Amino acid sequence: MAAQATRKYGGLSASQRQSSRRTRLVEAGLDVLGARGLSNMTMTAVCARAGLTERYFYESFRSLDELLVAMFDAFSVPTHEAIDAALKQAPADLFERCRAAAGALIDSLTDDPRKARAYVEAISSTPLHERRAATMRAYAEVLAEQMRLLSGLEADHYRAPLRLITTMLVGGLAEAVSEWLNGMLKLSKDEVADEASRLCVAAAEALSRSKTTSTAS
Amino acid sequence: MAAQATRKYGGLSASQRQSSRRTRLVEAGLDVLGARGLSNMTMTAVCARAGLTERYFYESFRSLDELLVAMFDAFSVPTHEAIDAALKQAPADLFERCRAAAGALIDSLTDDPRKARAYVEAISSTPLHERRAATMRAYAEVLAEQMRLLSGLEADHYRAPLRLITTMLVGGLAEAVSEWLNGMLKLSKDEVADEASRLCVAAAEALSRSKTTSTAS
DNA sequence: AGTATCTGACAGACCATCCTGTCAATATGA
DNA sequence: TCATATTGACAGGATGGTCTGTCAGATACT
Repeated sequence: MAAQATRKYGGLSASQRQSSRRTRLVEAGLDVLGARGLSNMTMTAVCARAGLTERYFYESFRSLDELLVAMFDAFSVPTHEAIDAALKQAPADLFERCRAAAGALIDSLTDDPRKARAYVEAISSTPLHERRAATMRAYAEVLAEQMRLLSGLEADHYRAPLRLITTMLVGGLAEAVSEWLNGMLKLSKDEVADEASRLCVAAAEALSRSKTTSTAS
Repeated sequence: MAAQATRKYGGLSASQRQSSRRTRLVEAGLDVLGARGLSNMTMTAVCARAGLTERYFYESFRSLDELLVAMFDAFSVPTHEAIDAALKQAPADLFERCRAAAGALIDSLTDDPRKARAYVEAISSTPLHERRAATMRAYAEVLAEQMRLLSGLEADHYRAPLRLITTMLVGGLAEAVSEWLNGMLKLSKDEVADEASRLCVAAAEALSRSKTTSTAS
């Protein structure tokens, strides 16, 4: 009956309109999440904020969870790209590279206040929690690679410990940023990046030390 | 009309019965959370599992969130005590003390499979998230104190960086344990505690080093 | 034994949300 | 101008969970 032939509307093609609606929903989701918290982020509220009917919600997403994932990607992908870009420019020094990456991460997270709030709140959602875990794993892998390259930790023997340590460092940074965003840490953006990077260097040194000194266990 | 005079029932006093029901609800909550996940952990399900009517739910809790907090405390308090006890026995060496504390933490978390599942799932709840943040802060403070005592970091000047670092370490351990419980880290319990403790020592060393070498801001 | 209390089972009101369907108003292309 | 897409508004059923009230049966005190 309906929606067979697609024609232009408002100067936009059907797919452009649909993707525009999708974007509006994601943006509205960020607004609502930032303003009213996760538990009040209902479909109705998001649609109202977006100026769209629930009907169009289902055009782009099948559930709130799907929207949440899309929202997460909407700022995690640019963040990931910013980190990649920062790493490409940074010199071949572990501290500098960590600092560049951490700085890019924090900058990317704080340039839009909604992101900060979303980042803190978002952990409270099961689907997001998985998504978050996956990206953390990816970041941990990146860090591990930097450490391997710049601290001579290539030995297979250290893969598992290295993975644990980088998991701790990345997870620790996430926690620290969260606390910092909550105003619990009286440090500047740069100081956070500095200290965190110093810890990464110390970790790499400790790992390479345990490589030479201990043959035990 | 009813429930003015309290008398014994089943050999138990009124307050004993009530607290027993409360305990049953907390236990049932852990069961349901572990078996069916947070989103399926509804009042009805918990009450059914506990063999109690919803009516008795409101006797002990005003909302699911209150139950969640109680559940969290039900295993976070013993964990905290286990860590305290382990610290009391451990020698005055930073590595040993970290290892004792981390070991106690992991042991306490893994002795009951439900706790593990709850620990992983529970992060996805807003009230729990706050509770969790508070206990993490407490652990971070404990770790900071150990570092101050055993690595000579008393200077006020290092309070903020130290706090950041310990936040990272504690948050990192939490993340790592979470990953480990998910089977993503191929390490033994002891290896996790060992590596994490080594990282703590490295962090303390790095901090005390930056104390002597850098006067820059 | 008799009375009062306590308990568990159940029913159902209440509420918020999800989700679908209808419809008039509007924009487009022919 | 006319036919047809497209849109937003709205209505309302379906669902799932929350709370509260009633009641018969079980338990304890006298």
